[in-house]
Amino acid sequence: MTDEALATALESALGRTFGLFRSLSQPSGLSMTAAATLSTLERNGPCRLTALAAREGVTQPAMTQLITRLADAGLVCREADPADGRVVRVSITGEGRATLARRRGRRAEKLAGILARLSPGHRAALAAALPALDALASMDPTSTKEYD
Amino acid sequence: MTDEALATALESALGRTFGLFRSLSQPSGLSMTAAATLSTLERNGPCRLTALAAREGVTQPAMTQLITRLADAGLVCREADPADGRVVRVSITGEGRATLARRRGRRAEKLAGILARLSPGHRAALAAALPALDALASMDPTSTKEYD
DNA sequence: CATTTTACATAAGTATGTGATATAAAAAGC
DNA sequence: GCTTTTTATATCACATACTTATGTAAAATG
Repeated sequence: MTDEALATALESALGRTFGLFRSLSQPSGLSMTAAATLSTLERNGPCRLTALAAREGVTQPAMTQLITRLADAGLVCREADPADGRVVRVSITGEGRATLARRRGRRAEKLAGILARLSPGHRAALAAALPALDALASMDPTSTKEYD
Repeated sequence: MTDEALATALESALGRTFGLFRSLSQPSGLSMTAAATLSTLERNGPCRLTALAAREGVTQPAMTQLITRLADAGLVCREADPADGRVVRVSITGEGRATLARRRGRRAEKLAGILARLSPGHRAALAAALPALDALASMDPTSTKEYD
C-alpha cells in the first residue's frame, strides 16, 4: 500500500469516527479541543501557549481564550518564563489530571460497549495499532523531524 | 489486553489525534461535522435526518441546520419520504461527492507528509488496522447490534 | 538605539452547537 | 373513527468556541 493510499484511507476512516467519538461525552463538560489540550499537557509536560495552539490546530487567540477558561476552572496553570518575559508556560494541574482521568473513564466505558460489538479480529488489530496511533497523535503538524 | 484497557488507550490516542486532524484543513471550508456527515451519506446512501444526527453525535436541531446549510451549498439533497410525510431523506449530490473528494485529496496530501515521518513499522500497523478503524467508524453509537 | 520580529492579549464578528418548544404526520387506545 | 400519544422535523433564543484584525510589550537584529 502506497503512503498516499494509506493517507487517504486513514483520513477517511478517522474523519468518520469523529461523530462516534463526539457522542461518547455529554455536550456539557470539556470541549474536544479542551480535552485534547489537557491530554497534550499531561503527556508532554509544560508548553508554550503558541506551541499548544499549533499542536491543537487552532489559532493563537483561540488558545489564549481556551487557556484562560481552563485556568479559571483550575485545570491548568499559567506561569511566566523567567528567561523570556513574553512567553507563557502552561502546565496541567492535579485537578486537571483528575478531571481528565474521570472523563477518560466515562468515555472509555461507553467506547468499550461499542468495541464489544466489533469482531475479535478487529479488536486485535486496533490493539496492535495502538503504539502507531499513539505515535501519530504525538506528531507535531508543523515539524519536519523524521521518525516520531 | 482487556477490552476496558483497549477502550481507554484508544480513547486517549484518538482524542490526541484530534488537533492534528483538524490542522489538516484550513479553518474555512467544511466543518468536521459537515465533512463527517457528507462522508456518512457517501458511504451509506440516503439517510433520515434524525438518524444522521444520532450517527454524528449532534442534536436533531443541529443536524436540521447543518443539512439546510449543506443543501443551500448544493452538497446534499433533501427529499420527502413518499411513505411517511414526516421524514426527510437526505442524500449527497454529485457536487457533494466532488467537494468531499477534493477535500480528501488536499488533506491526504498533508497527512501523507506526516505519515512519512513515522517509522515503517508504525505505518504498517496503521495500514493493517484500516479495516478495523473502518468498522469502528461504521458503528452506530446507539445500536446494540453485534459484530459490525 | 531605532527597527523588526516574536509572543501573547484583546476586541468584534461568525459559525455551530444547545435546550425548549411548535407543528404536523403516523401510530395506538378504546 | 375519534381522541391521545408518539415520532420526525422545524423554529427560536441563547451559549460557546472559534475566526480575523489589531494592540502591546519583550526580545532580537542591524
